[in-house]
Amino acid sequence: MALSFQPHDHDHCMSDALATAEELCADKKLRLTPIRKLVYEILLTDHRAMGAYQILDELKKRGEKSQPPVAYRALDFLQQHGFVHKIERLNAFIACTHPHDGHKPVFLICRSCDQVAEAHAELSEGRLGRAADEAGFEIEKTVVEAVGLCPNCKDETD
Amino acid sequence: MALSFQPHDHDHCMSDALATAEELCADKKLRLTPIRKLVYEILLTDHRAMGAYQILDELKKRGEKSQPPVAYRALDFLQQHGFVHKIERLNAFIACTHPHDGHKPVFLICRSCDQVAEAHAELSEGRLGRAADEAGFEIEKTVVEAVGLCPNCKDETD
DNA sequence: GACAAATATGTTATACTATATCAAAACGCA
DNA sequence: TGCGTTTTGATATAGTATAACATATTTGTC
Repeated sequence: MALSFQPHDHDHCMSDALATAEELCADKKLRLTPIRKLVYEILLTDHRAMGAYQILDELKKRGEKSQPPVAYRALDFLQQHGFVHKIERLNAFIACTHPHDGHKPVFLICRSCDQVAEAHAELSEGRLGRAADEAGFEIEKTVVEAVGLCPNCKDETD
Repeated sequence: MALSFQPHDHDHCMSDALATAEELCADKKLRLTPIRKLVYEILLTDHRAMGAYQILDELKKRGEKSQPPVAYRALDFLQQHGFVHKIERLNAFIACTHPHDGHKPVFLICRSCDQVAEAHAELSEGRLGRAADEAGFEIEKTVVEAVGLCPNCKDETD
């Protein structure tokens, strides 16, 4: 249930995430190709939700002359294996802070500064799970996004 | 916590919803103009999530020669006052089955038949609320969408 | 009823998000 | 080396949403 509206050692957090990704991919025989890795790095660097076309711009800045499908394909791969999540509310993507199997992320989206924090909560085990059970619905994936004010922006409006 | 993967008396449900909307708007001095009402009717009729351009097509079928902003503006109004919800995951809109103030809807989206059921669960009071509290985050709105298989589709795949 | 202010609609253009399709290249393995 | 699979390149196009500005309608006030 940790998250990141707070400052932190970002270099460390980024190199950590990359190393973990490399390991995980090696283990599972997944191909973390240069483009996929680059997209992941871009998302890790900014550490905030980015639209696909923003990512595309970054790719171009770094010398790739990429078209939309390139970004979307990399994002698909990264999402599919849990390295990146999509924030539906923003049509944007964000690097996962804890890439590991079967986790159910929850996002806190600040409507003022657009920062997104990733929290973890097994919502499908609580009220949501109960509601689904009652309906005979089988949950495979959950999209949980809370919109509001982050601690920093909340203080400013006081 | 009721919902609607089950068949139900649809005529009744639709006229009920319309009547309630008229009342609520009268109470609050809101203007449920012909176009807004028509869009709401369209959503109530199909009783499923529709894209803005699908709605636009329906408007045209009914004699309006509407451009996108017309639909989006009506949808904005309806959302703002709780008559319609947006399903972020589908970029689609659905009529609220229980229009009243301050409710926190939760959606169960069938990935097979695209039916959407609306459930109610005060998620922000449970684990999600705790996660937000820990982060000092102030929740204003929640987007909760579970993707999976509805009872009907689940049976078919057995 | 006549007016001004506020609200809603009409219309055109355009921005933003995402995918289909097919060709070419790179990789993984027998 | 050769073959099937996966990934990338490239073009075109589909789908979603809003900006901006003109016109009309409603509301409240005198």
